[in-house]
Amino acid sequence: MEGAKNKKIKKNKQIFQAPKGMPDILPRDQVWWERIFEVGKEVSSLYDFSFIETPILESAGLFEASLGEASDVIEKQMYVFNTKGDQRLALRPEGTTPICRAYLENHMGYYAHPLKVFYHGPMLRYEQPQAGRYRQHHQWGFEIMGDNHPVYDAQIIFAIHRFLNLLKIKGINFRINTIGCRVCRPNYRRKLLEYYQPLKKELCEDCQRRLEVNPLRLLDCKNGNCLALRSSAPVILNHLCQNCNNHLRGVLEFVEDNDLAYISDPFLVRGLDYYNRTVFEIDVPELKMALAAGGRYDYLTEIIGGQSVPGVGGSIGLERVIEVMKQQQIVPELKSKPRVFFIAVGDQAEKSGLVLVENMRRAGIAVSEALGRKSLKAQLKAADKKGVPLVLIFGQKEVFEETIILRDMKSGVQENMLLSKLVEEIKKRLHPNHSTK
RNA sequence: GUGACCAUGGUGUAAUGGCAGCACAAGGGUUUGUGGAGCCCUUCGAGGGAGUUCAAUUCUCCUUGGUCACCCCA
Repeated sequence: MEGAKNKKIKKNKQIFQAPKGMPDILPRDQVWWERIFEVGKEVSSLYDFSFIETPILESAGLFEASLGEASDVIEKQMYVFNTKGDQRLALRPEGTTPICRAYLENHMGYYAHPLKVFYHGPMLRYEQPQAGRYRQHHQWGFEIMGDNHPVYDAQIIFAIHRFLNLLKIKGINFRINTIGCRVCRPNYRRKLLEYYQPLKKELCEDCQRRLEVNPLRLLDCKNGNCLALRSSAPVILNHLCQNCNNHLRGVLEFVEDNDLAYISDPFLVRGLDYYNRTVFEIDVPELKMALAAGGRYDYLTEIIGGQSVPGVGGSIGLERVIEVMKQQQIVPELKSKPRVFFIAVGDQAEKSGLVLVENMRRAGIAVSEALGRKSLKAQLKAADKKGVPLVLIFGQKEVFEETIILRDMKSGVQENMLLSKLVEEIKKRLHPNHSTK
């Protein structure tokens, strides 16, 4: 009767889905993630950055102070919730503020001058997902705190370039600007207002609003009319104080001396309130958005209630990096992939097989297998699919003789070897492939 | 927060108000201890909920997720 239908309805359990904008990172993307972590560690080591990791949760007030109450991130993009103990916490929307908090809290200024740290991990923003933008995304970042010399701005920039360069990303477009400091920015802001105020009616709706809230953002608008008006707008470079001017020149000289191509973009401004002086962005033709960005933040520690500690940093959007690599058809080699596949046939072999496998693993040899399958055929097939070049075959006869067959999958050549020499022999075979790197 | 489009096995797709078909992938077999090709077989599906209907994968609504643009951002 109604049995069939009811059963079907009961059977259809609700399946869980990942939250919006938070995709799973799957094994098929391992090559890219693995390569990114390799490169990240290499660059961090080359540039002498130390690892730091802060919690994914912070007091909501921390970000509200640092990013500015009126910023978009605070106004509508931050995940905020109350704990059972009635604390107001936020999932971190970015990585720099927590590091400044950690710097102050742990008195890190006493350990090293300047402090150079790197971090990586998820950042969370409640946004509408679209191409290259997620609610949870991962960043790799560098920060240098405790010194305001332009040589550190330059090193952040270099580290990020090296990072992208080692990943073989092409067509990098590096734009840099300064947004002045407490002394000169207010002046420029006034000049900007003086210029735009009479033109208000010609601006797009958003810019009319920006004019009230944050005139610097007018420069960011992509509306055709606003762009046209921008072309004769005052340029910040003409309104910098002496110190900011010197700083910018210093950074640019370092950049030029190291033959780094850049575009001086006087209209580059950034969305986060805490920046001063140097700001920069890196993009690539394949992506309509920034691949990496950063800047100087000399007032940030003060803003969150601590002593004044200058700093500069930048971060790289890892999902975007992978997107670009895929578009540029950059497929790194998977280094962690086993190069030996172990096959056992028959009860005896199956029993002692895992001991042999574990022995090899203990000796540092990565071993792949499909020991749950019975037939030699099925296991060889699995080895083939994995693309493993060396296969070990251990059957009844070999158990008895205390030998094992080594098969080269490419040539099909097989040879017998003594079990006692297994680890040593395999290491010898694998060694040539490793010494080339 | 605004707007547009989309949702069928693991993946890519087809047709349909009443049997959901194909390809690839996956697993097994093709005789006994040898992978890749061919052939054969098998497993697996309508995101969730409500409504219209004798009957819904198909029509309607809600929801969830995806994609894209705006806003903004890595």
